[in-house]
Amino acid sequence: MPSAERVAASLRDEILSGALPPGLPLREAALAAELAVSRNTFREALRLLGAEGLIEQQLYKGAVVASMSEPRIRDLYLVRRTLELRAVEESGAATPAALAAVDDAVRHTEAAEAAGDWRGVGTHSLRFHGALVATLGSPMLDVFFHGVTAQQRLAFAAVADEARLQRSWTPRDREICDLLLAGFRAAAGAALRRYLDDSEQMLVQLTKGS
Amino acid sequence: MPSAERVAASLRDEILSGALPPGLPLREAALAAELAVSRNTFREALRLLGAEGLIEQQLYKGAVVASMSEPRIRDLYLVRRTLELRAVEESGAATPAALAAVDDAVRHTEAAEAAGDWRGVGTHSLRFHGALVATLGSPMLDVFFHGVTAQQRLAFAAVADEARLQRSWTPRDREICDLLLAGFRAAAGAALRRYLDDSEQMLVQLTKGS
DNA sequence: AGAATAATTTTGTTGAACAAAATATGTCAA
DNA sequence: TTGACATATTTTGTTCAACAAAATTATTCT
Repeated sequence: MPSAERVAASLRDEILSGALPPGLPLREAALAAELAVSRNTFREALRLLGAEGLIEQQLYKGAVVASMSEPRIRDLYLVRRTLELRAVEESGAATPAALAAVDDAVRHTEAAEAAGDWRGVGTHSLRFHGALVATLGSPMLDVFFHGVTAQQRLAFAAVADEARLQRSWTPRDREICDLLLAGFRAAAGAALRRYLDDSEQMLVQLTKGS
Repeated sequence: MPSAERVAASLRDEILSGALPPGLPLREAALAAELAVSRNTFREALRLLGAEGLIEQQLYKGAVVASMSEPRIRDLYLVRRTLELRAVEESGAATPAALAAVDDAVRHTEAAEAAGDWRGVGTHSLRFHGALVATLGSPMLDVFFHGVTAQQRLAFAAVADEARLQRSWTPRDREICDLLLAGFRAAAGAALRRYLDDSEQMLVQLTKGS
């Protein structure tokens, strides 16, 4: 595996886990030394993260961890509505394997919640929504949505009380999943739309506060 | 403007114009010298193009101009259907400015066709479809769709007889646009779906041949 | 305190270098 | 001749040291 991708993966983990908070400058010399790579390969990694939208780069000012403003959060949910609702509408054409993956993700979410693993709840819940999009069967949309979920996690990480953020969403994931698997596409879509509206509102509120 | 981005833009132009055909290896030393930059900054540019999907990179084998296989073309149209049809459905909420941009793009397409500028027809037609997606009002979807149109142009460029490819699509763009502006969303959506189906079939056929 | 000026840091970029993998070339035996 | 093997040669992956240019910080002077 190329060093640049390895470094990018490492930085991505630290950004999404909240270890590198939004706005933090990523100093090339220091971080390259810390990750034991040259400044040049580190810069290649920065290009990758920049293309993913996880960092913001300015000429002669370097890179900082991207911060999720309110318009960006709203954009995020606009994208999610566009892709996830379309996926629910078209779920009649989904393969059984793709639908099984959707159910599997919800199961993992419930398991994480039962174990009190709030970060796991967020991860697996987003995996559920990713599996939803995956029922469309488009690799391009899958990688795009993967980037969307990354930015969603970035928004989560910027909120202090992550446990509170993730609570009480699991049953709604389950409801959407069950409606979908039962073939009630209109009901599933309506539930999903309400879910996304509520989630957006809560995240905007919490982000304003901090 | 950073050198890496400038180089990436230059390579992007040459790839999308067909000057650098799919499969062509991008040799670092030679091209960096040609563009008068160091190999390191050239590699940064390659990372950018790789993230856009315009080149394919393999460890120790370097980068080659991406080639559009049949599954990739089908994926492209799956994405286009997902975004463009959603845009038409939601066009009731579009701003007047966004709708005006849609009409403007079709006008430019017609002008290019009247002038016999086939490349211009392709460019402006894709701009029309991009304007369609832009009515959703999502910056993220806009940049994503910009990448989609880039790959679409890549597929066009790989076809020998580009003039034949672009002919006779302009009236259908116009039809979709008029139905949309008149508020006949269902009819516009149906026309758009037929358009995308036909375009996909033709492109797959022509790509098989070459 | 505030503005002008001088250090210092940081980024942008280059060029040379070298190991490692891939590719091309040449050699030899069946 | 052909196929397999060993040997160059090329190309990529990566590092390091350097320097100009812009930004940031410190300092001086009023």
